Amino acid sequence: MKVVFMGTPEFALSALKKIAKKHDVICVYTREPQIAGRGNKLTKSPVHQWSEENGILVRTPKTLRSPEAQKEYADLRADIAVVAAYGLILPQPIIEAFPKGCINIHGSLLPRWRGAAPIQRAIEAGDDKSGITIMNIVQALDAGDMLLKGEVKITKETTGEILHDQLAELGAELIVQALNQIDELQSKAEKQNESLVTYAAKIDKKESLIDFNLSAEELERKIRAFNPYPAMYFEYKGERIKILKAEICHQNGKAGMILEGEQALIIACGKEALSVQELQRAGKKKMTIKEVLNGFKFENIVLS
RNA sequence: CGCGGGGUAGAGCAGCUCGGUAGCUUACCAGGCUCAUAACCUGGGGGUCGGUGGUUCAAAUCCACCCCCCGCAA
Repeated sequence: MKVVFMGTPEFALSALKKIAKKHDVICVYTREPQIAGRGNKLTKSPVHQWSEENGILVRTPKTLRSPEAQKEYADLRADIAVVAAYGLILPQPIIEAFPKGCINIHGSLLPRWRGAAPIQRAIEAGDDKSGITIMNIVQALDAGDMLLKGEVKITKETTGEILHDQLAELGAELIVQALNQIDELQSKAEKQNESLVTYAAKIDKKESLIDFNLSAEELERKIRAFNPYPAMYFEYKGERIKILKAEICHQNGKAGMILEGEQALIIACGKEALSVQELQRAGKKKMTIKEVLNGFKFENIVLS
């Protein structure tokens, strides 16, 4: 099949790689290069870079609302479009441009977690499973009929990064399967149950400052969900310290109080306490707590 | 030229202002002790102090340039 692929980050790239093995990807749409990284360098998206390296036509329109962009798109005469974390809203003419439509890879078991950050929100909420839904694109956000699903368990070890990678892999497999059976799947597409819809709000950097008034249980989930990005952190004597991994510890104390800072790092929360297992100090690489404490001790102060 | 922190033993750090025999924790090796613990005691090995050049009687430390790692912002 002739496929147009629309995607931007790593998550989309794993799908693109697999599709390109089985189908004819005639054009890739991705976000235009952004100013990013130290030194504010103009950086091409992962999908952009890989596509160029593999000789696939790349387009990076700022918007798809213009008639010119829409005509250029339609002129590709593809069979179908696959969208995965693209980053631009698709107007109706784009959605309807190709005969077999426009399908999307979404990182949750819809209708739960429509929206921008389904992977992290599932962990944060304490869900015991997540997954991939392949669905038709419609104008309303992530509301299209569902074609194919796959599940992944969320365990106590599941971090945002792990789940992201698992779902990227699963998404890649399912999208290839969906393309192979597209007509059959379309004939039995399933509507989403609107009463079960939840929304996964975009992650705001402000959320990553730890509020020790929350329970240790809630904070541990946030720490896992937001590892490695944006990573939950606290300020210790003006220094930003990210917690990458922590365990719940059955101790209590004034919220934010460092109960132990030499043999271990244990911080009291609203309910119980967190024993930090892995952290990253500003300017340093991430380290296990044992490594940190070999050369750095925390005083028993109260973190605000 | 976006802002900033850092590179010293395998790992984590101190020492740098104020140049003068490189130190701490841990890991490792050997011996002892122990039912057991991130155990304890004794002894030991391990470093061209990121690189190059400069200043100096003397540079981890001061100066210049370069390489590498990371945090923030976006």
